[in-house]
Parts: sequence; structure tokens; C-alpha cells
Amino acid sequence: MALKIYNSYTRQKEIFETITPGHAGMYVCGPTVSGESHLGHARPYITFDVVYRYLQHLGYKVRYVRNITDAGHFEEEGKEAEDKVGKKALLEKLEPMELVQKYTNLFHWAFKKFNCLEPSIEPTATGHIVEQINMIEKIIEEGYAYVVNGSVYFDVKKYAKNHDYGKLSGRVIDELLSTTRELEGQDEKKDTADFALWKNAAPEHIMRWKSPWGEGFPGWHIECSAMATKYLGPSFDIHGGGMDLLFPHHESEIAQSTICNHRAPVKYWMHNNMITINGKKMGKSYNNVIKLTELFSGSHPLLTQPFHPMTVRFFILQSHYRSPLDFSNEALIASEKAFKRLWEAFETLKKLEPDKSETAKDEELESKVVNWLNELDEFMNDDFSTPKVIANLFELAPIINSLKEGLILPGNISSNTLLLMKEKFAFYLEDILGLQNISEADNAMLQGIMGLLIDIRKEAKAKKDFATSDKIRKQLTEIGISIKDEKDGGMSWTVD
RNA sequence: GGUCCUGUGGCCGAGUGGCUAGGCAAAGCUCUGCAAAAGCUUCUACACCAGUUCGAAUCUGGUCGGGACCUCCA
Repeated sequence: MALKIYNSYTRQKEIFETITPGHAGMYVCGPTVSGESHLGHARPYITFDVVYRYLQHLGYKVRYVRNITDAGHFEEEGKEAEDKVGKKALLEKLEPMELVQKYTNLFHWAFKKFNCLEPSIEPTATGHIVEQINMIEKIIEEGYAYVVNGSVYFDVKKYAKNHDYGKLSGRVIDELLSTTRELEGQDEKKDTADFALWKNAAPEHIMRWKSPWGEGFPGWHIECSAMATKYLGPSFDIHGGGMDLLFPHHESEIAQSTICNHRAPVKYWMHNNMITINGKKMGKSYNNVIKLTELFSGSHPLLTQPFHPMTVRFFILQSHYRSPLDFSNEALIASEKAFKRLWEAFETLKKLEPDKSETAKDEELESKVVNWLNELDEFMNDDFSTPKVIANLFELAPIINSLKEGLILPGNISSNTLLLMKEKFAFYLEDILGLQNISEADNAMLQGIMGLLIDIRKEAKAKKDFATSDKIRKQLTEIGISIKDEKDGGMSWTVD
């Protein structure tokens, strides 16, 4: 059973076969570190973290490249050319690189909390100015770019004559070329559809580099082409990013790289859908951003409580990456409860002892369980259907709890199946979905204290001193620890 | 305006033409000193209108609504 990936370029699911057997190259558009990461950023990096994990599981040696855009893009239409990073730095009276460092650190901090694996290479745009300039020179040599007043533009019209510009994003080239909009700063371009490879820097522009065309800074699209080519080669397997990047960013990347390397750069294009908030895309320009720090601390008007990064990760994986996902405080609370329940079932499962029965006494149950377990692989192979994986794990939760409670007898499921269940549950939950326990109970001192309190409470209960046992339970509940009486007279506790 | 996507039960969210997705919430029951948890059960929806089909949430056309991109964006 082979992995199938939905390829945005062909708009269909395709069997995944890497260019180099045994190896997979994946490039994902990283953050622009001119501001704090927000909930919207969580989706692509969690999505592609799961892709990365799963490809490794399939046995590929994966090189995962995710850039940091620290050079700042320019805003070219309707505004003066100005570097976003440079502008904000002036406002905050910080060095541009200081600002970039600050937000890079914050980004790393947040995604460590999300339990995202670190990419193999995390190149910065400013660290690859030379590569970008080289690439631009190559494109000029090939005759697909022109220089105007110290800026360099890609000639889309010429490219479109013998290439399929617009295929990825579904644009019609004639319409792009015949755009009637008259915007400032367009006069340098031969055509409105052309895009900048290099921009001449205005005097107030802080971030600037010397180039064959004068002092300036790179265009937005060229960094990804340059770095992907450098670390993954002229053709690589997967390029990922948000759907909002389809046009013009990825379309332009294809054009640049194709001219430069004489071949299509990417075999499988993957795009995650957006997170919406009240039906609107979350983004700086919409003024509806929930920063990750606000999400984790609960300090945002839309939130009634803090949310653990794992709750957010779980929430995101409960929907398919290509579907839009609407955020709400209520939806996150639902995910938090669901996740806690699932994780408790997992903890319970780990403690279950396999029965000696080699054959199951309840064949119907046995086959249902085996089927649910086997489907997990199918679901992942079907374009990473994490919601279905999670749904099947939830199917297993009542089975696990019933085994623990004795509502299902141990022998009803064969020992092999129970072992398989333990193995798959841990594998999918932890290794593939990348989820972690969110309980804060893993503290030796707390465990010691709780052990003592539980002993006292057990003694009280044995003496039918319910006043004492209830007092212990009640007061612990008030400070956020809940005690549950088990069927066999034991007690368990959890930190809320 | 152009291109594309989308509309599922109280809420979130899967759905490959025929078989209960799943979660949260709610209700009832079981268990329990009480509670919590857990288990069982119930709530069976696919914007609207036509069409194709033995059969459509799933395909086609139309209507209405929502969204994305076309400008920085995950």
C-alpha cells in the first residue's frame, strides 16, 4: 500500500515516488520573522511536521528544509518600496537583525512547544544573498529578466510564451497580462504581471546589499528558489506551504527555477488550507490575529482560558490539512477535553496486561479492533488523513476503558491484538501525530505528596470516615487536582 | 470585476453514489457511600431548486450564502 499525496500542481492524488530512491527532499516556506508567530502559522508547520515524521517512518532519509525570511519583503504596489523589517525596526528603535533574532527565537520557542521536529536545514534569506544574486544573473543571461534603474524584473510574458505560467495557481496568463489596474510603482515593469527579482533600495532602506545592479535587496520569491536549489537540487520531491502562497509566490518560484535549472523544480506541491476565525482568514491585514503567546496564556479577548500547545496541535490534526479550519474558543475547549480523554485511554492501555489467550473469545470484537488498527496505515497513506486516524483511535478508547473496568473480559481480545493495539496507539499518537502528555503530574515531589494524601484518604474511606475523604477530594479539586475512585478500591488522580 | 474553492445534525469536523465517521455539548440508564471518571443508549444531518441514476451529502446544471487568490500573508 503506497503513500498517495494530493499534488496541487496536477490537482489529483498521486502515488509518492521520490526522485532519488530512499531519499526525500522537502522544502517548506518558513516564517517571515518581522513579527510574532500567530495561530495561522501553526497549521503549515504542524502539517508538514506530520508529513516529515511519516516519510521518515516509511523509511525515507528526509532532508527537510524550511527557510527563515529575515530579509523582509517589499511592498511594491500602491506604496513606496520599503522593507517591512526595516520599517518596523525604525519604529521599535531596534537593529533589524535584533528584531529578526527576537522573532526567530520566539518562533523556535513556540514550535518546540508544539513538539515540531527541527528541520534538517533552516537557511536564512540574508545568509544567501550571494546565491540569490547568482541566480538572478543566470536568469538575466537566459534572457528572462531585465534591469531597470537598479532593479531586476522577471519577464513573465516571455516566459509564458513557451512555459505554462499560471498552471499551479490556475491563472490564465492573458488575464494576468491584460490587467487594467493602474498602480504606482508599476512604471518600471514592462508588464504588470512581471515580478521583482531584485529591488533597488531607497536611501532610507536599512537592509541593503551590494549587487551588480547597485545597492538593493532581493525580491520575495527568489530566496526560496535559491535556497531550495542549493540544498535540495534543481528538482526535489515536495514543496509545501500555505494555499495563500500559490500565487504569486509559488508560481513565480516555478518560473525562476525552471529558467535557471532548465527543469521543473518540484515533483509534488502540497498546500495546507487556512485557519479562519469567524469565517475570515487570520492574518495581519485582517486585524484578527491571535498570537501564539496569547493562545498559550489565554490573554486574548476571544479566549476564555489558556490553551496548551498540544491541544492546539490536536485541534489542527482533527481536520484534514486541505480543508479550511474555523477557529473558536469553544472548538478548542472541545478539543482539549477530547484530547485528554484520548490520552487517558492511552495511559490506561499502557498498563493493560495481555491475557494469555492466543485466540480471541469474541471474534467480532477482535476483528473490529484489528480492522481499526489496520486502517490507521491506510488513512495516513491516503494523503495524510489525520482526522480519520484520530477517529479510529477514539473508536478504540471505549474498548480500552472497558477492558480496564472488566466490562470486556481480557480473553475476548487476543494477546497479539492487545500488543498490536499498544504498539499502534503509541506509534500514531506520539511518533506520527507528535502528541505529548499535557499533564503536569510528572513531578516527583507532587507524586510523593499525592501518594500520601491518597493513603490517608484510603484509610478514611476504609473507616467510613467520609467527612475526611470528601474533604481531601474537595480541597484538591479546588486547587485543580481531581481524584477518582476506581472500581477495585484504588484511586487515581489527574492535574486539570 | 476575474480565477478557484466551499455550504454537513446545538457546535466542531470526516465523508471514495448504496453500509452509524469521530469529537464536544445535551438527555436517560449502569456503576458508585457520595462524586468524578468510565460504559451503554438516544439525538440520524447534509443550503435551496431541478436533473442523471434502481439509488446522491457524494455526479451535472441553476439559485442563494460563505471564503481564498488576484497586493504583504501560513
